[in-house]
Amino acid sequence: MAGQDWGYPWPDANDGETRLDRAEIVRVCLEMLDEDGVEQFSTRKLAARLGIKSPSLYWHVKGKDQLFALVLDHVVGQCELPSRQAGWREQLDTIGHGLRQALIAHPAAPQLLLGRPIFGPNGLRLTDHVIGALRDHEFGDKLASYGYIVFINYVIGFASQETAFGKGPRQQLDKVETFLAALPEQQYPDLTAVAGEFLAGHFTARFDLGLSAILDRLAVEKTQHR
Amino acid sequence: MAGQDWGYPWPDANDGETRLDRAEIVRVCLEMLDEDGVEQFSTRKLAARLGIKSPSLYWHVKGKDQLFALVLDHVVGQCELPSRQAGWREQLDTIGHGLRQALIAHPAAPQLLLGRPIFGPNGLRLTDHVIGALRDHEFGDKLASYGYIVFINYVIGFASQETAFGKGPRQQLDKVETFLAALPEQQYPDLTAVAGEFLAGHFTARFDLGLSAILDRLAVEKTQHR
DNA sequence: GACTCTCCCTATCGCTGGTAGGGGCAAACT
DNA sequence: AGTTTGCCCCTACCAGCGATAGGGAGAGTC
Repeated sequence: MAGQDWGYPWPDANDGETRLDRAEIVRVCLEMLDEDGVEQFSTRKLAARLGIKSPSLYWHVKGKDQLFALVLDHVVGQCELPSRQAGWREQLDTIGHGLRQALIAHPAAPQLLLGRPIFGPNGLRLTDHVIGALRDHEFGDKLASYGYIVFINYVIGFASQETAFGKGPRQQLDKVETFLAALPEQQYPDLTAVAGEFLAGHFTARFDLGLSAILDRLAVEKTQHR
Repeated sequence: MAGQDWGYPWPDANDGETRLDRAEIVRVCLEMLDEDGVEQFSTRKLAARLGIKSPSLYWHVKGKDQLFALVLDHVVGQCELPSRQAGWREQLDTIGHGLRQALIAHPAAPQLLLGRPIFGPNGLRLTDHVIGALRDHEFGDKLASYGYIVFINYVIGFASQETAFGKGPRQQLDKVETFLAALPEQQYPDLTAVAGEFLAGHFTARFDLGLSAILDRLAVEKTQHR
């Protein structure tokens, strides 16, 4: 494990054959992450599932770090980007919801994102798109960069905490539920009082509450800074 | 590694002696995480630094998972909670900024938070406080729980991405910088255009932009739902 | 027929988190 | 006083990890 290597740029793997292979590896890897979580994953198990022995993996992929970066970028790539013709707010709304969906569809993904910037090709394209959507509509460079960071951090952060609570493998939610139920009421009166709401699961509505709050604010900032 | 165990409730360790020991372990562990990052950490190195052999660690602590949960809760505990007499908005503002500061002061902390709810005593107290601050001021249970989740996810998400970008051990920021500088301009025109702003580092201002946006929105929601 | 490139292999390394089981020592009990 | 209990550490070990070294079989090319 190379530590801080977020895995890009990775060698291009131009020819069709190799590329297919790598895509397959990423696909299976993601499959395993979805099933058992990142904690249980190992490159050896992945190799076994691919029908090869562990060292062969290293011919296709530089290491576990790069592998995860590839998987992450694949997941980010599932988020479709809207037309640049649309309004900035509509574009950010679409991307925000789309990215969240892509991330929570693969509960391990936010965990991969943890210490890593999203610097794969798909991540960069998404980043460029968001910043571009703002700059196209009279946000200055500074406000566009502020806006992007607030926006993307919110989306990623929300998705990451969301998966921590129930979307994990094998219904971690049950554990959270019983844990909350067992809390001493007099010690945490307010938390226990709303524990029911906590798990009610209207995550999309909650997500949208914060997202639209941020977009509202960006609209205000934009008019103020012109 | 027990997998999904976020480590609470842990045995109380009532007597003063043992308690001191555990606190010391947590302190040194956090120290090591700050220095070398979570990737480089190992329980054996920790044991060595504590002057004991690795298996002895397991007398004090159930495992690495619980250890990290303890460390995380210690970090969360660094965030001072404001008086409940203050206004809800002031309280959330204080906690938001305080929690972010506590997290980014220890760059590995957000990473520990990744797949884990903050369910240590300090985390629970903070959670209860935030929800209580809202419920004290006429937010309904549902809106209070919505508000808490949006709020806490934003703070955690922001801090986590923030550390991913430059607060990491050994100036990861340099790497990000050269990476951005090397990007093909015609492929990512908007990203490269604002790359300078990106790294300018006014994170507190950006953080506050989003936080106040969320708090503004909560104020509006509150009046609408009454 | 020799060369090269692709893709896999066996063997092995140093390290990880964690367990089994025991020893010494001090305080507490009888 | 002698025994027991509980604390805290140890040596020895395990299976599994990510990764590397180095080689070999097959296909395509000159």
